[in-house]
Amino acid sequence: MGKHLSDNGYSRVTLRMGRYARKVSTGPAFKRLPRAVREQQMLDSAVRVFSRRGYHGASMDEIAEVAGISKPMVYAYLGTKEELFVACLHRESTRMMEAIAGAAAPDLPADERLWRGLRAFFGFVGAHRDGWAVLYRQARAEQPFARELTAMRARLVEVVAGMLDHALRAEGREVAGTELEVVAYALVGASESLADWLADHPEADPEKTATRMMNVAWLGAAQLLLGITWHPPEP
Amino acid sequence: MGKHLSDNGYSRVTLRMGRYARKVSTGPAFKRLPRAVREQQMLDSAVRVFSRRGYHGASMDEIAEVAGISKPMVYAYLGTKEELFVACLHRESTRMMEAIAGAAAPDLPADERLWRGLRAFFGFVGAHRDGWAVLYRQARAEQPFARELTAMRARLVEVVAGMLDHALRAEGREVAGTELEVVAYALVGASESLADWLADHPEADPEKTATRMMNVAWLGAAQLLLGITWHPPEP
Amino acid sequence: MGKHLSDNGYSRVTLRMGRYARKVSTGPAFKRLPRAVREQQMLDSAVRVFSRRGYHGASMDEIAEVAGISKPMVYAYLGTKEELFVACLHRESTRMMEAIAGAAAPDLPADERLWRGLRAFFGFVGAHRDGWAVLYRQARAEQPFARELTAMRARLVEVVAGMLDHALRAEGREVAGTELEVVAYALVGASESLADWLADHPEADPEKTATRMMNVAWLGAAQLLLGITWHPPEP
Amino acid sequence: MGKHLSDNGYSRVTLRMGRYARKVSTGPAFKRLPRAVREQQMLDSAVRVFSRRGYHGASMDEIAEVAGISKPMVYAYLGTKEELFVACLHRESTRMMEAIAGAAAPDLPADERLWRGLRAFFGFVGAHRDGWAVLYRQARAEQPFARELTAMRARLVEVVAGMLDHALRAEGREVAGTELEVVAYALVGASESLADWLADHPEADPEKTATRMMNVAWLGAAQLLLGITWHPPEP
DNA sequence: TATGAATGAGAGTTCATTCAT
DNA sequence: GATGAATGAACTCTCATTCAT
Repeated sequence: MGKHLSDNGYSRVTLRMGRYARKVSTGPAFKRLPRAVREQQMLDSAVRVFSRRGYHGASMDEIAEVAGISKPMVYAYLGTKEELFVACLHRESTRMMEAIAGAAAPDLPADERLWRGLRAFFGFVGAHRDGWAVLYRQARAEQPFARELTAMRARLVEVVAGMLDHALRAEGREVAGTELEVVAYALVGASESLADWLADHPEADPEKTATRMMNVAWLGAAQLLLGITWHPPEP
Repeated sequence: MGKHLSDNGYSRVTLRMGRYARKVSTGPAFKRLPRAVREQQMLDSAVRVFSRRGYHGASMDEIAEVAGISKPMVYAYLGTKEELFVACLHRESTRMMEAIAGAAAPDLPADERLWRGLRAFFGFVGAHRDGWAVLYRQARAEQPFARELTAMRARLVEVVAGMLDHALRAEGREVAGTELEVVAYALVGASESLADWLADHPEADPEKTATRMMNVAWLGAAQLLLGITWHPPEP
Repeated sequence: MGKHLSDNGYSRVTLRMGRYARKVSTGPAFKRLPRAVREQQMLDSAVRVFSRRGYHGASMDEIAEVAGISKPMVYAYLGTKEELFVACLHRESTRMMEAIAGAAAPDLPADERLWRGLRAFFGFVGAHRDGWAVLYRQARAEQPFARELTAMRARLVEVVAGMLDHALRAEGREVAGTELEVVAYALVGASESLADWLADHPEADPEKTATRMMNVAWLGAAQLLLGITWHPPEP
Repeated sequence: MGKHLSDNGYSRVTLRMGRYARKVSTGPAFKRLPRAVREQQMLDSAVRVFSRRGYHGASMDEIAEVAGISKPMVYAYLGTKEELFVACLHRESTRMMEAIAGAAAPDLPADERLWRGLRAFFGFVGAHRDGWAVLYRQARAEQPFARELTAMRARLVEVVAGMLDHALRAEGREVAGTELEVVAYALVGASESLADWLADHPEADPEKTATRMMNVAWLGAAQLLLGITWHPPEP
């Protein structure tokens, strides 16, 4: 039962009998930390627990315990379970978007940008498999977080569509916004799927995965650039 | 709380007196139905409720109520909530696979097959938006169903990879199995994403969505057929 | 799950899915049996299931299944679960009392009678370990059956007390009824305990257990016959 | 159904409106008590309820209500129903063993020790009829507790066997361990039976019951001391 | 600031028991 | 006579959330 003792350096031991733990703060340094630090501790724990157990499987009890803090503090600092989850989502997605944006500088040629973006993306997912699991897999399934998630995905789609558009214009071509978006949406979806797969395979290499996705994406996109399209056969 | 009165013709209502409920079977025709029929009713309700509320949000109580029977019958016939969900998954995924397989006859040319397969797929999703939500969105998020889901996705990937392989060989070319699979995986992922999007947009046209996906897929694949690949730049 | 298929020759197979079994009657001979026979089948099954699972652990479902009969029949023939249990109790205790009474003929000398009675008792327990478990262990714990049990024990006590009294009178001595009864009660209690032990040790030899009990009982009783008693020391 | 209102001074009442209940904390003093205190309250209630209704008949709801707290606290502090029962068993049996051990000092002559031990035993049972009912009658019937119970009984048997052995050696005699143990087992069984009887007869006098048991035990044992044994007749 | 103590509400699951065929 | 279908009623257990100290 003592399965989730804090393994992150925060100090708090749990002697079990019944369900409520007999909690004992240990170690010399159990300081009153400034709020900001505590909040990060909590988010760290929350992300870890959410990704280990899923949104529903996670209990506020465990999150607090892993954070080395009492439950009321969690509520005081970060609010409801739902709010807490949103906070996690927020932090992680911001980090991810920053990683991608930082890598894919807007002044590079389109394929270079796409490649760097993908590499950053899969690199991030690979390095934060936990975060990704929270970010996407959970959020996708639970209505309350759909909005947050949709927003984030929209940003990605926009970035990708922008890239394509840029490349097309460079070629002197132009494609309807909707069409572009759908293609972008599909590419983002494909990336998500591969990211899922990456998160599930700890031994997999992010770089290689990025290369694979690049093949699919770029080659697919290239067609578009060449103005080739497919039409359904007449019935 | 009288939120989920049965809206499917099955008759069982919940009368409320103050805070409390009392279930009453109503209507003249409350026949004892044979097991097979009841099971389908239950699965229908379960699919609906699961997709409306999500796996965790769904309660066995509501499922039973919507099905127009008492909870114990659900347990008697279909077992645990988890088992029930798996049963839904099973039925829906079987139906879907059958729809696809029925459409994409193996003796057609590759692009024709792919197109028909996609059309069937999006057609199915569009027609069973409920089922799709159960099938994928929920299952992806909950560990216990991952296996079932993975298996199904694997079947899809296999089909797609087979298609590509077939087309390649017709062109006298050959590609390593792994590579094919990753491409297939990405395409399946892209389709899933568009399906998600379709499920969320009741007004969207399945046929058009299929066309879009076909563009991405076939054109991307076409490159592969031509032997064009992309490689990461030397650092 | 198919753990308790009937292993007593009655023919009924159970295909599981969900909780309700899909029951199928098999074999050529699934006759409509006369009531008396059916009742014995049921009691057999009930005794077995009760002793395997305990009164509460036993379910009417399982009892019916083991009996190879549908639940409503059990209710029709033997009534409520409680009544069914009492019926078991009754049958088993009657059998046991008959075994004992048959062995300990009243015209034998006291020690001979006691010995034969004990031998019969432990023999019976050893041969019907199931029955004993139902009879005593369960019944002792559940209030509703206390009366039945008490009655039966009373009969035993009476028999034993009678024996002692007879022996005493033969020696020209006499002891107050109450005293006799308490001694008898204690001896019965000791026997029950050893019976419990015997029921739990399948390899144990009833005859030897009887001998041991005889030693305790008869030697203890012998003192009584000699008029020796113990008194608490003056404070 | 308002059958189990708290009758021990703890304050928590169940108000009924029609068929339904609403729990309300009453009284002016509804303090937050320290864990240790609450735990004892809970154990008190649990012992009482278990002995009144039996293990299965007892509901966690009632136990909580009688203890004057909410159900979750019971789970928080003492765990599952099963664990709770074991905790009761533990506390009561420890108390009892202490009572006995405290009375029967090892340096007394054997008969004196036996007498004091029995007096303490029946005294305890008489004073804690509730506890005894929990301790033995329930535990005997339910498999999960058999081990705990067996362990405790084994301790008793050991004590008694030790006593006998001691006395025998003082007489310069020696008896095989197994034989001693069986005799001890039987004596313990006899005591348990009388204890059962005592628990069922509120008016009965523990001291007198102890005397009676002493008669049976000591006199029976005395034979052993004299080297007299009984053998089955040759067939 | 920080926490132990406390709880309302509800979910899944099981069972004895009975109709209706 | 026999059974599949059906259900009311509990019961255990968990969890997010909040006082009171």
